[in-house]
Amino acid sequence: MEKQALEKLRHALLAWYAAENRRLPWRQSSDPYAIWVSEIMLQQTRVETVIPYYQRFLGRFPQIHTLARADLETVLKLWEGLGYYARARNLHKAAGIVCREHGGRLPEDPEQLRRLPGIGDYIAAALASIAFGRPAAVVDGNVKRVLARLFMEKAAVNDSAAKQRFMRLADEILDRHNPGQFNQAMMELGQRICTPRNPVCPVCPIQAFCRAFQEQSVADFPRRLPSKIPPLRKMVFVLIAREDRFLIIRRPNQGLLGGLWELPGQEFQGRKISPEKMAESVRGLTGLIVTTPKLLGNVRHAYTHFRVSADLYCCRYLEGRIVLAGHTAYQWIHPDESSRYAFHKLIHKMGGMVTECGITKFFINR
DNA sequence: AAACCGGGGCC
DNA sequence: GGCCCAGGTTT
Repeated sequence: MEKQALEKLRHALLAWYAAENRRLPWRQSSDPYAIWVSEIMLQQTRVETVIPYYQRFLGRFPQIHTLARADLETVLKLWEGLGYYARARNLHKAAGIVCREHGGRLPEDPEQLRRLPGIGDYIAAALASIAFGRPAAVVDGNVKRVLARLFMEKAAVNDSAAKQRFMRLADEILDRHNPGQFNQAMMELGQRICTPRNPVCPVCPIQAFCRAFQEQSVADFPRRLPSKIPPLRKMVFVLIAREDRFLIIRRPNQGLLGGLWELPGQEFQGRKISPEKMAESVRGLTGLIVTTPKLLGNVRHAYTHFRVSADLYCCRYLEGRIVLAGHTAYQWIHPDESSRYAFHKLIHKMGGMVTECGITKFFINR
């Protein structure tokens, strides 16, 4: 695109943004820490989903020092239900690093930001531009879609080999005098006007510069590589009741759902597990001898790269001492205490089931 | 480069 | 049921 056209495009986009931008909570703050928290939460997560989490989080941890001093358990509880829990673990860890090694202030340089855990190309550029006014172009899902249509870019947006192409395009059109506003304008355009389906081209401020619009081929962009269908995994979980309490265990801090609490459970192959096999499983998972488990029901849940169908059993404790295999902690809790612990979605879905083992409505949703 | 990592809303 | 979302880390 020619220089003059680029200048007009930038001006039109910034004017639209100045007039139409959403007054989002994190835009009311110029505190780099607050902007950082919002950017981490907004990874792969919609604005509407983030808002209540953001407000609770900033209310509880108003400054980077309060976050750095907090227990990981408290941080995870505030993240419960938001997903991608490594974001919370990395944010907590990075807050500690910033407080210990940078005097509590985030570095302003994108390459230094990039070294902190949980900060990649996108968040480094977002913080450098929005919080510090540095000329770094952000490339997220919205920006890639806008660029693909604007330039009729044939590279697929979900092809990691094409990332550099989109970064170069984003850098080329960036308004280097107002990078923070320009980056946010690109993202908000993608979110509200240049949407994946049914884009609202008639009200687009940069319609005149959009090649796909001129060629009447907006629907053909962005291009995507085909994705695979995630496999289905079968799992069993068990509610072990002991008087008016039941057993929960904590996952290790690394990997899937790291640091979250759940009921004992495991994947299984084949069609179904017999109650006798299930009792053996319980012993392997917990070290406990229990009554013959009864099937309570089934829940399903989809993760990014697989789906789960989970049967929930219930039984009562008979004897034995807890011996965990892989998990890092356990608690016998009363249903009233369930809101103190961060559980993952599959466990929340089971919480509504009524048990026949002495505990009814074992799980109290928030 | 590909796999892994959540959850929700939309069509 | 597939697609998409203010992506980053690990292998």
